[in-house]
Amino acid sequence: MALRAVAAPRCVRRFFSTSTLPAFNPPLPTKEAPLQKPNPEPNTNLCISGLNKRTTTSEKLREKASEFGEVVHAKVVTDRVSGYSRGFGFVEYATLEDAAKGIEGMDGKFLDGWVIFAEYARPRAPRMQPSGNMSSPYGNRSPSYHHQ
DNA sequence: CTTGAGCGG
Repeated sequence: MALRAVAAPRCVRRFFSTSTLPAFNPPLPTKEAPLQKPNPEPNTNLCISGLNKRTTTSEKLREKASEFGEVVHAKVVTDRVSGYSRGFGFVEYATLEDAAKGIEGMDGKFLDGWVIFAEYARPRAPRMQPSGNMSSPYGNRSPSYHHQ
């Protein structure tokens, strides 16, 4: 029970094939495949992919996500050096259940004419949580190293 | 920098 409808393992799913293949059998009808972890553990942080690379739908994403639950924070990831959107964003819900509803609600849906995918986000890369002030590059105590 | 398969400060 509690299995997702169209939730594919990880994020590798394909559109409807326009060309009808002769007969493509699945890997193996075995019970379980020792491939990779099905889905990450539940988290209030959601990763939304499938955004238009030429459009910053940060507010749309937030509006869309707020329909399923209370969105604490929503942001579209854009390249810091280039300034262009990378085509995906993050949505943080107030609670885990809202995050689940957000995934179930936005995952596989269309946004800006493109399919978007929602999944639990992993702990982002380091280099975040700046103390806001670094005067001493040498004798800096870096009190912000205590992440989470 | 007008197009994808991806995890940001």
